[in-house]
Formats: sequence, structure tokens, C-alpha cells
Amino acid sequence: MPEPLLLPMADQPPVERADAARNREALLCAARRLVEERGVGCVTMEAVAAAAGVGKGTVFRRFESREGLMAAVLDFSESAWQASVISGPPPLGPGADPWDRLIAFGRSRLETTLLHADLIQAAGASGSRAAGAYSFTAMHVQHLLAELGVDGDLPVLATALLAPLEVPILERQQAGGFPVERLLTGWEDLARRVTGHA
Amino acid sequence: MPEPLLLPMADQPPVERADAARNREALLCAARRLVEERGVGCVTMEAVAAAAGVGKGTVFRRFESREGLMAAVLDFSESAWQASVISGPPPLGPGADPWDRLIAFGRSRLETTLLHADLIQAAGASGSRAAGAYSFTAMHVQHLLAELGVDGDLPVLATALLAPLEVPILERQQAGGFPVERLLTGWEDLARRVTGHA
DNA sequence: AGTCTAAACGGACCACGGTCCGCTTCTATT
DNA sequence: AATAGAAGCGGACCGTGGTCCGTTTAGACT
Repeated sequence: MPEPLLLPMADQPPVERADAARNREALLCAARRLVEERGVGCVTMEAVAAAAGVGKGTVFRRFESREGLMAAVLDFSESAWQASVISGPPPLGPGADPWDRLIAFGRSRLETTLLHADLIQAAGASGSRAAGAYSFTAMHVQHLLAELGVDGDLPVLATALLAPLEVPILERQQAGGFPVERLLTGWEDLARRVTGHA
Repeated sequence: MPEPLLLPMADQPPVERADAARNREALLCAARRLVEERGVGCVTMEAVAAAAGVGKGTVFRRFESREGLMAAVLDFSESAWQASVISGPPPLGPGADPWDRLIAFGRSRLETTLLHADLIQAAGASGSRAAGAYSFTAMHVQHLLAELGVDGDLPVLATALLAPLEVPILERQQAGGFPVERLLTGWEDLARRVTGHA
């Protein structure tokens, strides 16, 4: 018998063993709980391991690093938000005109970011990487800009629009005494100037 | 004799003792050297202490934290740059018209930031705090915007202009394959849109 | 059921940032 | 010069993120 079709096919993710998957789930779950009830800053890797009933080594095996784990926790909340942008009700979701969507996006993004600020920071660089070079938000904004007929270097313009919504910038401004409402108004103004919208 | 004039006056910085100042200098110097020859990531607090011939406790006493020390090291290079903005030759320094200064500022800031990226990140939040609520760069941009006759929420607009020049954003874009030249062109375009400049 | 191997596990171990506290040293005052 | 006490010092000590490696186990094949 000639090697029962099993040779090439290069199955990249060699599937996860059952116990490994179980532990991953338990860890994620424990991490979520601990983060919620103690705050990100007070959750140690050892505590998560203990809460999930596994050894510390396992946590690192499954999630690479603390940042990785936090990114996974963040992903939970974040993907719900992404869903509401992709397929939720307007004006955030599809259906409204691009300008209204852009404004809704800005407000929603700003609020979400502020809400998960600790987690986002704890997730560090692992938080933004996604499919390929661009994260979901960048793609979305770029898309809206295109719909608005903006011309120029869209990827770069999108980044410029997103940058002031990043945690460090928002927190610095908040620390400087700027109320959220003002930041929001400011961002809308920025969007208006960038898009040339009336 | 009635308490020889020494009562109030609340002299905030009770001056630093001579040996303390000596150690601060030695530490700063050692840190600078080590950072330069090994790279920020490979410089431990203990190594700096040893190189300066003092105990580890002293490093923390003088600089509060690793971030604090790195901020101090950064300050060295940074203040030279600030000087060239304040009183260097045009177009970066005073003399050129505001628009040209703004463009020169963007290019210079971008290059400087990229150059010291590691250090800036290592300095963390300690890197940006300065006199009061606004850092030097924010004040400067705000000033230029005012000169250009831009109306709107200047502090917020200035922040929006500065945000895409922050390390994490620049690095993410570079990692995405965007050459520096493109980032720069993009920023100029942004500035044009924000200021309404022809 | 038995065997074999890659994958997974756990916890001892390490390095580094940061704290603490008993001892030393400056410096103002007499 | 002597004194007092605040400021500074050093290094043992601690907690945490991350690694390593000897042991265990899932699960594929027989």
C-alpha cells in the first residue's frame, strides 16, 4: 500500500491536543475572572495558573507571555465590538452613510478603548497585530475614507485618524484635564478636516 | 535672638547634598555609556550601579525607577533637539514662515523619534511629562497652528498632529513595510489638511 | 491491549526591577 | 573642633515574568 494519502498537504496548525485545548480554555476563563475581579495590574501569571489548576509553565506554553495572555483576554471583548461594526445596527454598522459611520466609529472606538485601557496596555504590541499588516480598525477606516471619496495615501491617513485614539494619547489628555466630550469633539473636527467633509 | 530668619520660605528643592549630586552624575554618565555600547535592552539597573561604583539602592534613590533613569538619559539628547527648535537655524528654528517650520518640525521630529525609539519606549510615561500639562512639542505645534491662523481646539488639534509621530505608531507602520519617506509625505499631507494650507 | 513518540506538563530555577533598613557621611550650628 | 541629626548609602531581600528539563500522557498505528 502506497502511503495512505498523508504525505504533503502541509497542515500548518497541527491541531491542538485535547488536554492542551482544555487547559487553554481553563486558563483563559480563569484569567478573565481574575482580571475582572482584581484588575489587570493585580493578576500574576502564577495566580492564573493556580486558578486554572495547572502549572505555571503551561500558561507560558499556551500563551507565550503575559502580553499574549492579556491579548487573548482582550480579544474576547474586542471581537464582540468588531462584530457590531461589521454587522450591527447603523450608524456604527452598515447601512448609514459613510460619514455618519465614521463619526459613530470614532465615538465607539474612543469609549471602548477607554473602557479597556488597562487591558490594552497590558496586551502591548500583541494587541494590535491581526491578519497581515493591518488591524481591523485600520482596514475599516480606510474603507470608509474610500467611500467618502477621499484621495491620498489612504492607509497612512487612516493611521493618522486612529493614532489619537490610542491609549497613551487619550490618557495623557485626560490627565491634562480634558473631558471625554472634548476629545470626541476634537476627533470629529479632525475627521472633518481630513476627509474634507462639510 | 528671634530665630534667625529661617522659618517659612518653603524652599521646595532642599538642594542636593554634594555626594548625592556626584553619584547622580556618575550614574547618568555610566547609564549613557552602557546604553550606547550595549543598547537599551541590555542595560540592567545593577549594571549601571556597578559601572558607576555605587550600590543598586542608590540608583533607585536618585532616579526613582528604570523609566526615570532612561528618561534622564533621553533628556540629554532631547534637550539639544529642543534647543535647535527654539533657537536653531530656520526652517526648524525661528525665522522661517510657520508652514515651513511646521513641515521641518515634522520631519525632524519623525527622524529623532525613530532614532531614539528604544530609549523613548524605555522611558515610558516619564518621557513625556514636562512643565505642567503640555510637553514642549505640543506647545510648539500649538503655537505654529495659531500663527497659521488655524481655528478650532488648538491643544487637541496639536495632539492629533503629534500622535502619528509616536513610537508605537511609527514602528507599526514601519513593520508593515512603509518606508520612512512615505510616512513623512503622509504626515505633510495630514498637516496640510488640518491647517487648510494650500 | 500494547507500543511508541511527539506533545504537553509542572515546578524548580533564573534574572531583573524594586524595596527596606541598619550603618555611614555630609553639613549646619555652636 | 565637636556635635547632632538629616540625607544618603549599600546590598540583602522580595515578587514576578520567563525558561528549562525530567516526567507524564494523548492518541495513532499495530
